[in-house]
Order: sequence, then C-alpha cells, then structure tokens
Amino acid sequence: MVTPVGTRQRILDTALDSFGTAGVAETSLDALARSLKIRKQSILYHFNSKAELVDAVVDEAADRFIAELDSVAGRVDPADVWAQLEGTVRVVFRLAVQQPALLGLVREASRPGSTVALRLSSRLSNQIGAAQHSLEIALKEGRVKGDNARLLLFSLYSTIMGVATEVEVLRAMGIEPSLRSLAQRRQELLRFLRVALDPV
Amino acid sequence: MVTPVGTRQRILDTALDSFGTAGVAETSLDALARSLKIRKQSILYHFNSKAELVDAVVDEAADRFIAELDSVAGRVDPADVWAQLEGTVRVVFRLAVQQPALLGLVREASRPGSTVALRLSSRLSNQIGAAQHSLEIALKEGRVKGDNARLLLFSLYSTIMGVATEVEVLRAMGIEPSLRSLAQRRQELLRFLRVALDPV
DNA sequence: GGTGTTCTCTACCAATTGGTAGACACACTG
DNA sequence: CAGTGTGTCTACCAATTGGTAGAGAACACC
Repeated sequence: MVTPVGTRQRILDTALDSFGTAGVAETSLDALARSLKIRKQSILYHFNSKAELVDAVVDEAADRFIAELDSVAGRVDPADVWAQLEGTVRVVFRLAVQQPALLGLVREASRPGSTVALRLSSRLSNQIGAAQHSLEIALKEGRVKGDNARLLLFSLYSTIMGVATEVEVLRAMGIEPSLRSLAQRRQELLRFLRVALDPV
Repeated sequence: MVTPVGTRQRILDTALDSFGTAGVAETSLDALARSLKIRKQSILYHFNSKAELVDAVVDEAADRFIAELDSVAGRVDPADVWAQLEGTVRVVFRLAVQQPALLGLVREASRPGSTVALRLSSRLSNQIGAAQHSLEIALKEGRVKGDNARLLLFSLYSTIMGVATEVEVLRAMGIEPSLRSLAQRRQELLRFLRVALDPV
C-alpha cells in the first residue's frame, strides 16, 4: 500500500530543501516548479503567494525540529542537564546528516529582520523556555558552571549549531566534511562542552 | 584637509553594508544605486558586473578583517593562547558593534557552495593556519585542554562568531540586543571559553 | 447523465533584474 | 585650442520575477 504523496506536500519538501540550502531569495517559484515537474501556477494554487509558501515551509520545519527536541526531552531525565545536552547534540548532528536543509533554514532565520526568524522563534519559545529553566536550576544547585543561564544557553546554542552547520568554515580549515569527520566533530564538541560545564 | 571619498569607495562601503545585512541576492544594483544617489550604470562603470562587485566587496572586507586579527597577533605574546583568544574576542565584538555588516558578510559566506566562501577562506588561510599552529603547541604543552587543535579551533570559532552575531536568536530568547547586553555577553563568553580551555 | 469541487494547466502581465550602447560633461595635456 | 581620458548620465534590452485570469481535466455525488 503505497501512500501517494500529495502535490502540496511535495512542494513543501522541495521548497524546504531549496530554501534551506540555496536560500529563500535565491529560490524562484519557476525553478521550484521546474524541479517538481509541474507549473508554477500549481504552486500558487496551493499557496497563494511565495510569502505564504515560505511561512508554511518554516512552520513545517519548526514542527519537525520541535518534535526532535521533544523526543530528547521525553527520553531523558529533565534534571540531568548533561544528558539533555548530549541528546540534543545527537539530534542536531543526525539532522545535519539526514536533513541539512532543516538546519539551513534555521540558520537562514538568523539574518536580522528576517520574517523566518520571528516565525521560528515564536514556535520554539516553549523549548527555549524549558531549556533555560532546567539550566537555571542546575546552575543554582551547582551542577553546572556559569553565571547567567540565558547567556550560557546562548553560548551552547552557538557552539552546537555552528559546529554542526558551518561546513564552509570547516572546509576553509582544511577538513573535508564527511560522515566520519562529522562523528569526530561531534565527539570533540561533546568533550568541549563537558569541560565547559562540568564543575568537577 | 578633507579627503574626498571617491565614488568607487562609496559603492564598496554601501555595498558591504547591504550585502552584509540584507544579503547579496537581496541587494539589487538599482537599489544600491538609489541609496547612493547615482545611476546603476555608474556602478557598472567601476565594476563590470555584480559578481565583480561582490568579489571586490569581499576582498575589502577580508582585508579589514585580517588587519584586525593581525593587530591582535602583533600586540600579544604568540605563546599566550588565552591572551590571543581574549584579544580576538574583543576585536570581534568591537566589529559586531561598529561594523556589523562585516561580520554579516562572513556569515553570508558560510552558506554552502557560496562564492563568497571560497574567496574569504583563501584570504584568511594564513590566520587560520597560525591560530591552529599556536593551539597545537599549547595542546602539546598541556596549557590548554583538548585533543584535536583543528576541531577545537572550529568549536571556538563557532562559539565566538555565534555569540557575537546571532542577534535574532538572542531576541528569540528574550534578550533585546543593546550595548550593555553585548558587553555582558562578551563577559559570559570569555568565562565560558576560559573554563572550557583552562587545564587548572 | 448532469453538476459541483478540486486541481493543473495555458496564456498573459507589470515590475524588476543584470547588462549594453552611446551621448555628454569635465579635467588635463600637447 | 584641439584632443584624450575619465566618469556619469539617458535610453534601451532580454530575461526573470511573483502573480492573475480563466480554460479544461478528473473525480465524486446525486
């Protein structure tokens, strides 16, 4: 029983791919339609405008991302910050391999004033809040080194996201991205974070 | 004695601003000319094509960035990795305030397959090499914690660059970017990095 | 068989894109 | 003064952009 993938979903998938790798501005509806082997007008039937398509793509990407993050939160003891962090790193790196466009879209959002940014951040506010909260408690109980939970979380985010997605910088440093190097990167990242947080 | 700024330089400056904040694809020659109060054809007189303009802008940005980095390297004991790192962080954060577009362009480069990326990285290869080298020595002598100098440098880059430039993420976390919050961010970043590196 | 809904298509459209050709103004130099 | 670059302009251009209007196919339901 093969489930036929509807046109709408195919558009969303291909658009996420293109938006996340090439960029939103660099992706024209014509080019998108071409790679889907349909007409542009069919895209505009399902999504009234490009802006609407972008919103839909971002929403879906956010949903997937949230689901991944929540699956970590569900599996691991909420009080165990280190386990949370390790699980999150694992998820992010898996996404970097399996769905790089998803992380690419998150990066696209970081451009100042981007519409993507607002939409993504409002969707992720719960996850951000939860992470911040458990980090605060861990700080208070001395299970983690640091002063400011928010800023610490921000540093952690920057480090993880950067190491997982800054492929071009890596290349500039003479490391050709590959599965093996990615695993190694993750390992070194986890070591780095452990040292930075562990109060022992 | 006022040095009159030539049209060519004015174009470069304005283009860097726009490329670094809005993005290259989002910046049309017409819009650029409009904000310079000249005609697009004058831009195309000084730079034969948009691609050529982009290259020139990237080259100049790289020059400035390199000059800043080198000024740190010149002031500080090359063997003192921590002083090097602190100086670099200081420079990056100053640039984040004074010339955000410059860092924005560096971020623009990180998009996979970007032409900006190749051009920037080849310009910065000396600085990368030097940083990697002194990190290797520090690792060997046990003055810094870690296994792999390259990957450690990559983690450091991701953290610093992210904390300095990911303004939208910061906003998503409920921190309105301001001069004061930037200084605080830098302080927390330096603490974070110190703990992550210091073998004591 | 008729009728409405859902979907994809062809045929356009105005605006914007990067880019060309050439006229005109200006300064400097013989 | 003639002539020669240098720089900015007006006037176009073909291609591409996001988007509209409406025809027609496919399908369900009655």
